[in-house]
Amino acid sequence: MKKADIREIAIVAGPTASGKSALALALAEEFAGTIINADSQQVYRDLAVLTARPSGDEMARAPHRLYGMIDAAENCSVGQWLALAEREIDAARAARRLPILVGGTGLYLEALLNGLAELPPIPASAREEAKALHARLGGVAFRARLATLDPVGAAKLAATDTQRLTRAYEVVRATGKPLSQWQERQEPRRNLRAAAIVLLPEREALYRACDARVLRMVAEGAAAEARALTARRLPENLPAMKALGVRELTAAIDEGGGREEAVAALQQATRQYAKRQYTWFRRRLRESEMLRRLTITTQFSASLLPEIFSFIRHSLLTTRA
RNA sequence: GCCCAGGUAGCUCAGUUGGUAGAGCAUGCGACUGAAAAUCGCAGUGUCGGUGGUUCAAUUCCGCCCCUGGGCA
Repeated sequence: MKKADIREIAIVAGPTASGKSALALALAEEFAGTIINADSQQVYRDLAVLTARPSGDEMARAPHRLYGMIDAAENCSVGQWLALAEREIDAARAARRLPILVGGTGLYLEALLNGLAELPPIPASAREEAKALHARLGGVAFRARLATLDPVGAAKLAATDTQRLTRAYEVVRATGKPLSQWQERQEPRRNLRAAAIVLLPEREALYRACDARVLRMVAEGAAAEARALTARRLPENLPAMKALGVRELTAAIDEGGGREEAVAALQQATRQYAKRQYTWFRRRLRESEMLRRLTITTQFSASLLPEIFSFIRHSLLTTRA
């Protein structure tokens, strides 16, 4: 593969409230970049306040892609996101702009870097069947049933892990081949080179930032947004319905007077989510020949920019000109 | 003041026919391949309100005291 075929990107990763968006904006302005969202919830149109989507002013400072382009009634997925992200990366390169992937969804960034197993589309009916069967049998019996079709997959999963169990089931049922076999055939990526800035602020500071963010969201109308989404009466299992705050803030209205409790509940859920992201980013996105990584152990602030800019310049050829 | 019900993990509570205790949630750590802001796994913690007594042994039984909630005055 020729050098010219290697696609260079920057990545900004880290838990919620670590300052990813502000950093991405600074990078975009410095390196003529296009910011591409890598967050599973920010893709939904109905969730702006609740996902802390960049404001109109911020979006005007640099091109932003893959924000709020999907209706909450739709179901996005890693695969769909990956296809869109690839297209946006290529479009940015064609426009001679640096693609800057920003987001807190570890799985999405992992899929971008390492690729996703290629498997045929699974019809929605297969998932419905899996869910119905699971509901009828219960976890233990469902897992036993899965073992008759996909022994390897069943052995790896806990009987309580409903989501992965039903996923494994829908894949064998729909394709006749277990998920593990599809995943074996996965080709590693070779045409990507990334410089990743990973924000991992000290825990207490991060949690304080999470709490403050929730308060700010509520002040900016998060409850009204949650209520509007709930009022659409969409199926509960849609991804957008599971965004932090939708349930908590809607319930506050139903129960009346529960505002403070709702805020506390949302703050707690946000901290727990941040912890999961923290674990992911601390362990994943490992240094390699295709990935240069810079870990920052504080919240993002402008004083870090010289170090970060220099890291990007040294890691990516296209920014050296 | 009297009566009743309680005081056990950070919180809500279970339990021990007397042999120093346990769930859920929270917290910490971890996993993660098309729902991932999802879905899971593992782990720790207690002067069992205080004090005296009975007993080989008391968080458990008895007395007194303190505290909380409810009722009666």
